[in-house]
Amino acid sequence: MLTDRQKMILRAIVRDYTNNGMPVGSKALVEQLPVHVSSATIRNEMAVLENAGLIRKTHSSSGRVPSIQGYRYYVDHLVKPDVAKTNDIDLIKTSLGGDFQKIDEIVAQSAKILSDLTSYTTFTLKPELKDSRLSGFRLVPLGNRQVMAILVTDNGDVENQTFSVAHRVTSDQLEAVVRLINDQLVGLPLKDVVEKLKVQIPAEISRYMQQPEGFLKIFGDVLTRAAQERFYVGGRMNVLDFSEQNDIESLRSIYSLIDHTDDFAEVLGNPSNQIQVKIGDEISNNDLLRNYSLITATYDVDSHGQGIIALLGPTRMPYSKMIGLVGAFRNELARKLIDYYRHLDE
Amino acid sequence: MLTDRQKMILRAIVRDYTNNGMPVGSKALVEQLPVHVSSATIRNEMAVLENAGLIRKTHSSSGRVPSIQGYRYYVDHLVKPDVAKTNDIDLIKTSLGGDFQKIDEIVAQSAKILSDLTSYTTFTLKPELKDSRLSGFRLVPLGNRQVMAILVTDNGDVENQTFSVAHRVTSDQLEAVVRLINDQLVGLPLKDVVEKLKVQIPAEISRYMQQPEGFLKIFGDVLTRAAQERFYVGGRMNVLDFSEQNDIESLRSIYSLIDHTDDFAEVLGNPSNQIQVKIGDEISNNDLLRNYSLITATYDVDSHGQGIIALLGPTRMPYSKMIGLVGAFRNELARKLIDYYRHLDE
DNA sequence: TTTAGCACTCAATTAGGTTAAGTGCTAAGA
DNA sequence: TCTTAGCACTTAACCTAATTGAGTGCTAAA
Repeated sequence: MLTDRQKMILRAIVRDYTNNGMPVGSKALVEQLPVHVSSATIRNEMAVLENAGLIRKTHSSSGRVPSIQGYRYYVDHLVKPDVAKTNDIDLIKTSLGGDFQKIDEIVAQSAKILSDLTSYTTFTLKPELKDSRLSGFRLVPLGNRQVMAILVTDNGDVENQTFSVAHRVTSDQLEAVVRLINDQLVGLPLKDVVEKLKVQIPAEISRYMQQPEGFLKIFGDVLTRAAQERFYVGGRMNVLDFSEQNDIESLRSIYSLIDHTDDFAEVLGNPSNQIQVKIGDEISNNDLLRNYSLITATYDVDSHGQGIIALLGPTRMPYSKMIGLVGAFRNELARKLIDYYRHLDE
Repeated sequence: MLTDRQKMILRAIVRDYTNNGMPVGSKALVEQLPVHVSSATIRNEMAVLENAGLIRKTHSSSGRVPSIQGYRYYVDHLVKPDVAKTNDIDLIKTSLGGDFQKIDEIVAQSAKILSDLTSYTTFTLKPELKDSRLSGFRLVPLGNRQVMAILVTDNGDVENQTFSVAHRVTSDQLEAVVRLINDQLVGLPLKDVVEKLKVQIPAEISRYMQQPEGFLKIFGDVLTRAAQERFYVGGRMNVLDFSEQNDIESLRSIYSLIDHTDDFAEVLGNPSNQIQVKIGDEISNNDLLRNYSLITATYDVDSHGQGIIALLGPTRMPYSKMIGLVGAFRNELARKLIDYYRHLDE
């Protein structure tokens, strides 16, 4: 258990280090702390904090930097989220104020805004789709032999894909297929649709088509895409600024992690509480992200589920500011989306 | 005018330097050249080449590296494109052999393959669309108030966008609009469509709709997107490997150049001959790309126009190998696309 | 025209010395 | 028991000088 003074010192060390990036010494602390003690006293306290594993030295006679556990303690017990600047809130409001045609546009734009605001790399997921249901399916002949398949969910999400059909397929056949799917599958959760697609449907569809495999594959693809959790990335290149740039190889790995959708969707995970901070190897068990922190926040869109926004920066980020920003952003985004759905449903 | 021996030396310097990245000295040259002269003789010849501006020293007593002009001379007069390895050709054939649903998929995949093959960053443009014509337009109601607009060109390109319409718009009205557009605009080159969209159409459309502005904007957006030259990028992150990595700031600029579609489409330009090499500031007049070279190649898809593939690497790239690869790739891609169109048209 | 020989240049590395920031410890004071 | 002044010690960072090695240009002779 730390004394109040020790907490104050730890807080000061984290603050100073996240601002200046240089190990913090006892003298510097004496000057910025409101207590009147000597540097020797601070040194004694620092020794205690070091024994507790909360701070460490970079070499035997250096100042101290927070350890992972130190950041952890700071974030869990000491940090006070900043109230976002009205400037920033205005910027968020303006950027989200535009006239969007799709949820995806809003969510993608969100990643961009948040990365501009923070100078870090950001991720956004739209409200989760796991329980969304199929609400419509269309096949639109485009001339030649091209057909567009369109799938709509009750969340307002739209997925589409064009494909070519065999010459002999008539538009009557296409309509029959559409009717079949709409009759049998609309209203079902997407995962049930995936299930039925494997057994029941192929049999029925073959009444109307000789070789339904190609078509079923397309439908499956669109379905998979609609059911897949995808996230948008903002400020990709910001990693360049805050990574310890010496190591090109690890930069590459980080990018490949980010771009390999499934893996990183896992990392973003399903945060339980509203704003959560993962530090260093808490993010994922490989130590690629040892010097990074991830702030994750959920946002609620009433009956339309819960989305995620996240922010990847260096472990030595100004947590209070960033947590404040993420919090403010989350609120604005939720408001915007609730508004969007309201307009759509009315 | 260079003597044969001077040409041989220049070629050897470029080859050695592009392979090893270190300035080439007279002794090293003596060892690898098939002529039996002393290093002093080579030095004399090197002095001639230096006076001609074809090679330069990095400091007063260093070996030589090719100058921009040296590379230029090498590429124009000395390089012999390698015959691509059968390995690589097989890889290209396999990767392009899949079952693609859209041209865009093929062209995007091409960028990826070529970047894997070369370890550089690559760009691909599909056969140019400037003269393509509108061949169809659809509006598909998706339920709620969402509608998908679909535009098809006679090149087989499909663009689509979903948008929301005002409550009171009926499907009769939508159909009237679709009929109007198909009657009036199908068969026209896209740029004429853009033109008519500004004057004639708004008047006519207002017979069916009270406030056509929103709708016209959507149609305009889709149209613009269909008419826009977009390119695909492969191996973005490869820049990390071959840029002189010290300079994060210039890395950022390069990425922002690449991602800012219009600017870079300009850079890719309209190469006149089939394979063209731009070196250093020949690429663009800012000196961001001073240490880069761009190999551009066109590919012909018969009546469906001409596309571009390009490859961005360091000035000190192995030109003979890369030119060979680009040439081979261009042929395979052209073949694939001709095949694709043939299937579509038949 | 070619070549051996030689003085010269410069980047890269190594070694040694200095400085400044910071620590831990001790012993004395409150 | 807590705090503090004082001091010896450690280390990274910086600077300087010396050494090495690859390579050059030039000269004079073959």
